[in-house]
Amino acid sequence: PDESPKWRALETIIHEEAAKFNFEEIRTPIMEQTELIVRGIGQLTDIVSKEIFAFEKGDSHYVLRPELTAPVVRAFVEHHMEQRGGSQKLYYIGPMFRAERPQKGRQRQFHQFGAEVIGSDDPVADVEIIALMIRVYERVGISNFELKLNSVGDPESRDAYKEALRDYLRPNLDKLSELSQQRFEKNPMRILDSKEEEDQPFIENAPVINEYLNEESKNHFQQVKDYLDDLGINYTLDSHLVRGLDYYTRTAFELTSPDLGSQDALAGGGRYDLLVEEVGGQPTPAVGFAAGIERLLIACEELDITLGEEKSVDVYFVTLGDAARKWALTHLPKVRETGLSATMDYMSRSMKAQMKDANRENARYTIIIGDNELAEGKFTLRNMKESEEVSLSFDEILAKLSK
RNA sequence: GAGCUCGUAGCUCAGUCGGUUAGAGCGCUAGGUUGUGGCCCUAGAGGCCGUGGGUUCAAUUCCCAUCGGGCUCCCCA
Repeated sequence: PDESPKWRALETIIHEEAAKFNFEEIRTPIMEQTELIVRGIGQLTDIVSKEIFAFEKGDSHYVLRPELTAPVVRAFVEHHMEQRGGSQKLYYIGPMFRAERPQKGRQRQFHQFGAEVIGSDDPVADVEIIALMIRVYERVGISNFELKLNSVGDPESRDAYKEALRDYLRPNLDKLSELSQQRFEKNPMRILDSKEEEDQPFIENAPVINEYLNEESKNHFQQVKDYLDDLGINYTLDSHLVRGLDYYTRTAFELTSPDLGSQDALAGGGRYDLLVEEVGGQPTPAVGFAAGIERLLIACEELDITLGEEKSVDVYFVTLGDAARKWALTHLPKVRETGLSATMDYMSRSMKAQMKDANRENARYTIIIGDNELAEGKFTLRNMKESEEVSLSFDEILAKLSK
């Protein structure tokens, strides 16, 4: 209960901003069939074998969803959502599951919000996705982030680049870290974000993918950058920002925060023009982002940003004796009907204890009810902040409260 | 999958070089005030010392395993 107000406040911001961008919320099952996840990322056996919660029932294999892009795409294909017309603008908030060793902001069950545009290859879609993502952080009050931007091109550009990268690294292959040597054949682009000391000099002078983009990808990237400039969104070009999976194309971006330590990514995303077809649909371009909610909240704490409001109740009925308790119980609804919140003691405690409880619950008013008040039909209304009391009939109290 | 580190009251944390009733502050409950919160005073409740096993006359303390947290690597869809 102490944590949920800030979660709700954040969720409200996400819903409101998504609505302003005219995105629709999509809710998908917590479970997915293993095949869906493996199809997209099966190439990376590490992920499938050690980082997914999997279980089976009879012959069926299921996983707890580790992310939501593939499930959203699955829903798009399964429900023929292209038939709804136009491009689909979808967003989500919810729990995800990864069977990893936890670190700060990286629990086994964690929460993400994100958005996907399916059915458009227009750079406008890329930029709107980035704008929506950033807008949420701005609303929250987080501004000390860095937007890193790159293009990973299309498969054709990427193959050409990988070849060039291998050619460049090959003469010094034995000087690279063991890890990077393993990546050389399989996934040479991952060498670019290696953290190993001995790799750094080679990474620094490595060819950049930009020069290997074909005309189409280059134009697309240029338009994304131009539009971001037009919107006044700052970004840092990072030619080492790469994606591990083949269905990613063109735009890749990441939002990082200096307040998070080694797990410094707040959010990330990019274009995945090849995934819809991979999952079994017609070739359909798409772009999206996903953001970690826990990490956003950690950043808030670092920045002393308070989300959500302190708990409070409008009216606390303080009762003395059984008759007063019965009266309070039957008059609570009349206060609530006016739209105010109202409560009373459930423990038959002393007046002092009830006043203390009212104080703790942050009550705006207390109404004090005892035998004298019931006999006279006048009750004590106490303003808890001003410490002022007036004696009024219940109707007069209702009139005063609803002002 | 690898290395390091931590786990004692609701919270933050002392402590035990293995030994008899395990402590503090905050919070909570009650009283001081026979019908008035916040401040103050007094008293009280609250602990399988994360869990399981081992060593020992004796384990919260030492050892092993396990679960959970934190840091780093792998990974980061």
